[in-house]
Amino acid sequence: MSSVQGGSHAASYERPYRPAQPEGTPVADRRSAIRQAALLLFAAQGYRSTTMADIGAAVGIRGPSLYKHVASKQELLAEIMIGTMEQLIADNIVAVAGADDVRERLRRSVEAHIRYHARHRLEAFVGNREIGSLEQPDQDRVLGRRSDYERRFRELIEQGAAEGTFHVQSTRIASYSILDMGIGVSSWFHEGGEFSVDQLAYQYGDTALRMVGALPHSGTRNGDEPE
Amino acid sequence: MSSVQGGSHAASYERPYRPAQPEGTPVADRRSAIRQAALLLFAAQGYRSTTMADIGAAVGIRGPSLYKHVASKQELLAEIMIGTMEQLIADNIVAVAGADDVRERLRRSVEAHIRYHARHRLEAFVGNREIGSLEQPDQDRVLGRRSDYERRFRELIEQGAAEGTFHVQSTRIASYSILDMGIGVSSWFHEGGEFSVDQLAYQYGDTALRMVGALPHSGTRNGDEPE
DNA sequence: TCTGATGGCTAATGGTCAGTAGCCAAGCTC
DNA sequence: GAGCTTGGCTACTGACCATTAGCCATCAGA
Repeated sequence: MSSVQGGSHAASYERPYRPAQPEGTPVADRRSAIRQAALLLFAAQGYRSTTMADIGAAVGIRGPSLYKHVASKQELLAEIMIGTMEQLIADNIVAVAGADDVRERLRRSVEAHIRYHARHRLEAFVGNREIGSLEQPDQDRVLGRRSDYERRFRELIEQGAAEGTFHVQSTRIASYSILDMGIGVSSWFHEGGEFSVDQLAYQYGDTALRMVGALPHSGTRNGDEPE
Repeated sequence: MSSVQGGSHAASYERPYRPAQPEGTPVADRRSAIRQAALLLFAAQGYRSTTMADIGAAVGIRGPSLYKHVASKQELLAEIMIGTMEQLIADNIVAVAGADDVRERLRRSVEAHIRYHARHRLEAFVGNREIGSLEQPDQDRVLGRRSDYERRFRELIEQGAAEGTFHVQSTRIASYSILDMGIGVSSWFHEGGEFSVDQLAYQYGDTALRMVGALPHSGTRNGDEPE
């Protein structure tokens, strides 16, 4: 066994070479595995503190090999952040579409917001913390979506206030407060804890309605079942 | 003008040397100026992306000169983060001390919370975003204070719930929601905007009471004056 | 069986950065 | 005015890191 696999340029030790197509790794999954690993690491260590070598190690390859699948580290971040905002807005559109009543529309919007932040807590967490790590023009794009998203909530609250259904001093503060609660969820929620995603969504929906003065009073005596 | 100030090791160009004690810079302020510059930069660019040279430039000196005033970059971060938690807890103790009624105690706690996050928004912002950049054992210390702080709110809400004054499904979710709203404030508030700090504090105090079901109904008809 | 594409690898490149070493001027104290 | 202290400075060190260059094994298809 004298033939060294590394070729002429390599040192004379046995290189731990892995074949291009190892056992349990379907080729199409590689890219999404990398994305998932990046997400986990960005969330745990921050974008700047995560190295390409870290991401590579998480999927069983070396840092430079990642470039066979991905253009840059920045691209991984951009994908996560833009995807997050797109999904939030898409979910919101669906949520609102199902109801005419402002109260119900706000409830559903909040539930969708919470659901996303609980189910995709890492995306949401990274999406919030790493805005500054995103280069232009993507940063502006994400900030634009974010402000669109906030406007959707604000306009709902304005509408409710105009109708006399909601009672708030500032629609902007109300929308910020509601959204910020959701953002908070992404920093502490974990599956298998005290509450299910559905319970959480329902409770926050309730809380939001209280905040805008749309629940008659101490309300919320209907246990915990959602919908 | 042939005498080069840089000494024998230096190159032969005119060095822009500043005297040890320049005009308008009282010596005692140097350290706090550095701290302030670090705070600004950490908030704007993040801890990892801020270099010692950046901080130096912000106070008119070179990066390495900072080490005459500060032990390390990490020390600057630790000071900010520990100081923030200490202050929040101290403010909370004072706020609660002034009242017996749970309702009033919660209101004052929330107002203090909001006031801090508005007045010291950079500290609060950095304090939240950079926990992961803080090395041990400081990180655990800060997390410990944070959890003490949360407990203070939660116990207040538990007490109110036991008395029948508050009505919530989960005291933990209620405390998290309230605190998260404040954290949000530190990310968007700016002096000179639509609301003063006092107005903000008052409105959030109101909102928090609504959230725990302690305001009879649509409430809040008393304009905007605090206290 | 050849050949191109794919996806690994190591080595190198170019850059950045925290922190250290050592020099020096100004000012204070004795 | 000698000498110490303070707080600047430049140069350097050691490390780290994203990305590129270029090599090669495997595999699919002709």
